[in-house]
Formats: sequence, C-alpha cells, structure tokens
Amino acid sequence: MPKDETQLFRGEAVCKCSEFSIDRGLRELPGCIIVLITKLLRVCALLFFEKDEEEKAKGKPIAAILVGAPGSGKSTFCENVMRGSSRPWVRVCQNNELELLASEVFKMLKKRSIYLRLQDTINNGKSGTKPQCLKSAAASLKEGKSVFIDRCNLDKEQRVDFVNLGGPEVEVHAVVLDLPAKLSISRIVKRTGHEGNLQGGKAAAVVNRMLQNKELPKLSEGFSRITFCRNETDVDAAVKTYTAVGPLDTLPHGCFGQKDPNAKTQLGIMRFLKRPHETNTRDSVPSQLTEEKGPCGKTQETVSSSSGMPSQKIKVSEDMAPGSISQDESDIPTLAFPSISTADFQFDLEKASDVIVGKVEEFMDKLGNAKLVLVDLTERSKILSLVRAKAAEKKIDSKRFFTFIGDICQLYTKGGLCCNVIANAANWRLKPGGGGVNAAIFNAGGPALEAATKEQARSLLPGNALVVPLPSTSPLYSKEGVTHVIHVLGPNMNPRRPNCLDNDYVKGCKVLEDAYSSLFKGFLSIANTQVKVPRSSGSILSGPSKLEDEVSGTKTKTWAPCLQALYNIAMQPEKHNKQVLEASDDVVVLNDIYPKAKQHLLVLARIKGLDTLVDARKEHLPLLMTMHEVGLRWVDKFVGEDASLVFRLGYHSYDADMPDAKVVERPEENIGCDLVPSMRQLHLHVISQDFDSKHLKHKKHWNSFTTAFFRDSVDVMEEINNQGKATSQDEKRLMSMELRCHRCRSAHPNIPRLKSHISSCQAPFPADLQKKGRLVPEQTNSGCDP
DNA sequence: GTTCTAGAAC
DNA sequence: GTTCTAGAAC
Repeated sequence: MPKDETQLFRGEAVCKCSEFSIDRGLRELPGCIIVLITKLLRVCALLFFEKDEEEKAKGKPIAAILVGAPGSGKSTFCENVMRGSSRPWVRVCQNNELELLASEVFKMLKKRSIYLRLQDTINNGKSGTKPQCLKSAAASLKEGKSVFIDRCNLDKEQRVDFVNLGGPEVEVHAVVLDLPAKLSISRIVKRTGHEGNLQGGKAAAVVNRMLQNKELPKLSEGFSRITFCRNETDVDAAVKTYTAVGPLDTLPHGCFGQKDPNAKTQLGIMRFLKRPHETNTRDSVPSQLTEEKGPCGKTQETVSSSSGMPSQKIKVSEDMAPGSISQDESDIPTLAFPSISTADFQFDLEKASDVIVGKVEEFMDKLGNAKLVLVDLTERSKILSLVRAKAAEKKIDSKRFFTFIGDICQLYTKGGLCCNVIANAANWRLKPGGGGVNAAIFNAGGPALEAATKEQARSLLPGNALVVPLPSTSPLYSKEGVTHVIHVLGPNMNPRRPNCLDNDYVKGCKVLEDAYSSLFKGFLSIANTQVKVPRSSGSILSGPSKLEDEVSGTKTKTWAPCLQALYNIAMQPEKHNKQVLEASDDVVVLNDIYPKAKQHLLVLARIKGLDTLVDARKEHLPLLMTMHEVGLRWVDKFVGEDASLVFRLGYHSYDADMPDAKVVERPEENIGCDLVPSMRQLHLHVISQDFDSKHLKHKKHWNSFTTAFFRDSVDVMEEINNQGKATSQDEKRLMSMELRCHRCRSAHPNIPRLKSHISSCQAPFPADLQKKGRLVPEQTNSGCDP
C-alpha cells in the first residue's frame, strides 16, 4: 500500500468509497434508487472505516525539524507541545542560535570584545555539535520517540542530514516559524539584554541577515509535511495540532498553513520569478519573450546540471526587510500548457504559433494577474521560438505570458516554476498512454488523476477542454503543487490517428482556436474561484466578465468574519483542530458552535465556489452524496449512544435573490460596501430533532430548521438529479412564519412557550417527514399524522 | 452567526 | 414591571 494510503484521515476512506462507487449514470436515477445506493454505501463505508482505523494505529515516530531565525520561538514551540502531548517527544537542541549569532556578531565587530550576555551562555552551556544532535535524534527515533530538531535549519544544507533521519519508519516534518523579522529581532534583542544599545543593534542586524538568506523548506527535500507559521496565531494552531497528535496518530501530508492550501508556491520562488534579474544566474528562469536566446540557454543549463536541481537560494533585495515580504504573490494562478496538436497530431507550427499568440492576446486582458506559460521539453523547440517572436511582436506582457523549457510534470521540483494548473494534450478517450505529454502527465498524476478524470467525463471532442480538480493524493498535487489538470483535445492532422482533418487547415485552425479558448476559459474559472470570489456559479466555464472585476483588484469582496469562518475551516481544517471532528479531501465535519439541539453537526463541502444550495449542480451530486453519507455515519454513532435521538439532514435554502444580503464594510481599505450572500461554503446540517438547546433563542432559529427553509438532503439530491438544481425558497416569508411544533404542528405565541411545549411533546412526526428517509433513523410508528 | 437594546406585548 | 422580539451593530 502506498505511503499516503496509510495516512488517511478518519473517514477519508469512506469518501473514497463513495467516490469510486458513484457512476455518472447516477444522475439519471430516480430518488428512491439514490436512497438505496445510499444505504449500500453506508455498509461499504463502515467496512472501510474499520480498515482505516487499523491503518491509523500504526503511528510512526515523527522527526519534526524546526525552521526559524533566532528569536522566532522554536524552543517555546517545542516546550508548549511537549507540555501537553501524550506522544513521547524529545527535544534535540544544538543551541546553535546563540553560537551563530555570537560568531556573526564577532565577525561584524571584527573580533573586538563584546559584552553580550549570550556569550556567557555559550561558554558555560553544554551546547551539542551537529553530529551529536544527529546521533541523539537517531537514538531517540530508534526507541520510537518523536524528536524536535531545535536549531535554525534555515537552509537546505543545514537540514539535509536531519531529513535523512527519516525512512519508512519515521515521518519527517518541517515546522517553519516564518514570523515577521521585527518580532524575532525584538525578542533576540530582549534576550541579549542590550535593548537599544550597540550590541543589541548588531544582533538585530545579524538576525536580519540570516533571514535574508533563508531558504524555506519544500516537500521535495524529503518532508512529508510542512507547516508554515506566518504569525503567532499560526504558531498557536501548530502547537495545538502537534499537541493533539497521540502516540498512534498521524498527521496528513502536504504543505499547511499557507494562505491557500492549494498554493504550494514557495515565497522565494515567487519573488524570484517576479524579479529574475536579482537572482542567481544559475537558477532556472523563464525565458523572457523580449529576449532572444540567452535565458533559454541558462534554463537548459540548469535543468541538465548534474544534480538536476536548480539552486533555490533566495536573494532578497536589500531595500526590503524580510518581515515585509508579502505572501500574496504566491497566490498568483499560473497555467502551464504544452503546445496543442503540434507533436503527435502534426499540426503546422507556423499556424499553431499564430493561434497560440492570437488566443493569448485575446485572453490577456481577462487574466488579471494570472499567468500563462507555454512549456516544451527542449531548448530546440521551434514552437517556443516562434511563439516568443510573435508574442514579442505583439508586445504581449512577458511577465504574464512567457515560455519555459522543462518537463511540464516537474516544473516546480526541477524548474522552480510553480504552476497551480497544467494542461494536458489529451486523447479523445481521456486515457493514459500514447506517449508524449499525455502519457507523462497521466504517469505523474498517478491513479488519482485517472480516477478524477473518469469522474468528470469519459471522452472529449476536438476543440474542447475538461477541468479536473486534482485530489491531494496525486503526486502532482503533493510534489508539484498542481491543483487542477485541464485536458485539451486539439485537431488532428496525423492520418495515423483517429479523426484526421486531412490537411483541412481552415477547419483545423478553428478547432485549435476553440481548444485554446476552452483551455483558457477553464483556467479562468479556476483562477476565478481561487481569488476572492464570494459567489461562483459552480459551473466549470464561467464567464470572464465577472472575473475582470475580481482579478483586477479594483474591488475586493469580503465576508463577515463569522461567515468566512466556515470557509476557512473547510480550506484549512488542520488549523481548527478544536472544532473539526473529521476531515477528508471532500468534507470537513464539525460541531456547530451554537448547536440548536442536543446534537448538531455541520458537514462542510471542501470545494471553492460552492457557497449555497443555489450553486449546486449535477456535477456536485457525488459530493452531496458523500456529505450525506458522512452525516449518516455520525447519526449512527449518536443514535448508538442515545437511542432516543432522531435526526434530519438538510441544507438551509437561502433565497437566490438574497433580499437580506449583508453589507460588510472595510473602512481600512476605503473600498466601500459590497453585498454578499448570507452564508458561504455549502454545509449540511445534521441535527437531532429534540431542539433542546440554550442557543435556540429566536424565531428564525426555529423556522430555519422546521419550515420549508430546511431542505432535506435526500430531497435536494433528488431535485438536483431531476431538475439540475435546487429551487430556492422565499426566505423572508418562511422565517416570519408562526411558531409551530415540528411534531404536532400546534402553534405557540413565543419561543419560550414553544420550547416549553416541545420539551414534552411526544406526538409522532408529520407523515411527510416520515417518507423517503428524511428522518433518521426511520420512524416505525407511521400513520399518526395529526 | 451572536449580542444588545428599544419598544411592543402582556 | 416583566417578558419577548426585531432590528442594529458587530
């Protein structure tokens, strides 16, 4: 079993089960069959669940390598985790911070005597050497203990020996304390006890210099998990995460704690891409369209260098304090695409380059800050040089469209170029194989890409593109930071391949144009959901007009903090360990923080752009089924604990017209007010029907769970299956309806009287609720409709 | 989403 | 006078 499979989150197996069981034919099925399938899935889910638990028990020791400047709080981090953790931790400390600092300060003061108190610490303390640290860490790991490597570890070279401590029996993590420089500096200055004087100032300068040369860790160094902490809140969350890892637990793999979990981009890489002139010349660089040959040569040289790995040393410009580096740059959506149809399909290169440049030009103004990169393997690529020349002629912005020489499957790890989306020159059956880019991408994407593709479609027509979100289990996702693959099918001019156009270039060019249009539209739809777009239709190819506003940054829509919270939890569940009960690729389960009943859970959808029920379409049905399944599993658990509980699973049906959309103001940015819908991130309520809760206070609380405003999950799935979407409700009318008991339907004048009544009402549930599995478990005493 | 509070309802 | 609600504020 591959390593990742053993790291499944609780319940992830369940979702995998659902994923693979759901055929696209599902949408044609009537509602009763959905219920049947649902039940079958529950059995499978339980089987998988048990297996998952077994896997989980195999807890491995963790070697957590702290990365941070002196004063970043590494030792405090270790101490805080070790204080509360049930896992045996050992802190291996080289105490090199002070040594490093002192030696640097010595150099700066040209060996004049210094009076930093830290000097005493070093002279009298028993700081370990690096070999001693390695030995000590290896011994602890062998004993099954987890270790914190508490030293600066600011560059790859410093880390490599510790990373090598890992193996099949040891998980290697990095915890990066990348806090604002001024914070580390103020702490270290305080620690030296020389605040404000010469020595304190020198220490600060040294820390500053160390930070400028830092090299953030990457998964490709051999880490299975990297947690980035950019501020103290992040640090607190990471402490909680690590404290909560028991002896038999594991943490999910990947990069965590960046602004966008999908943004695998290293800060340094984005800076380096933005300012190529400031980087080491040995670094692989995008070939600028305005330049003729030089950069390509450099690129090739780097890619073919002996290590195959370009130096990733970050050069921070002198005019910028390290602490002021903004992570925002890493959020820039970038599409890498191969030339479509020019390889195996033998499309004329001159014509193809015209089409590429024409389409790029057309989409340029819709792109916002997003980037397009045309990729080819070889330096001698004719298509690249043709495109470069034509794009330069048309004066296309070379920062937002450039060519790159390298393997499209290894742009990040080998080329240092971070692209969240890559295009595939696919075949019509959307199958692996056939050589070329298609074979390489399917190979690099692994079975996860194949399965995810199958879920979307089984075939593709020439001129079309298909956006496939990449599961995190795909190596392309975890290693390369690719979140989506877009399959594109271009025209075929090769008589030995199906559907040859027989040299009809009128038709051929039209099809190729369509292919690039579909590709770029697909990319825009992804970029659309990855920038701050509060509301997306959820359709794959949404119109660019909406994007223009969003990407250009002239207007930034925002959400009230509490509404944003669900989105944040869905995107970064690992940061909300306290609330999160379960997380998988598809859903996050948490307790409602203001439960309106004895048991009240939320199952959050983990995809962007699915804000409310009105956004849900047929393509979301598998996800809705997964959410339902996960909800049912929790119901089983709760009913096992208290057999008197009865549950409904459903969604709040916000009005499509959003009559009471909230106005959120951001005075600090002077951007005025924007209307936003009343909730973000689709979530399924799993709520027991006792409504016994101190948080149930208002009429709208009651009516939101007991009127038609609450749409049962089974009905929603059936409706979307039959009609393509869920109908919206008259929110205002439903919320102001009189207060009626959900069982006997008697009316009550106010909330206290209603609550008093429902605490004792034992009437059977209305007949309509007792149908179609709306109540769980199903009630047997039917036929008592009052 | 909640909390606060003025004013309606009792 | 007390309880409750709706809407503003957060």
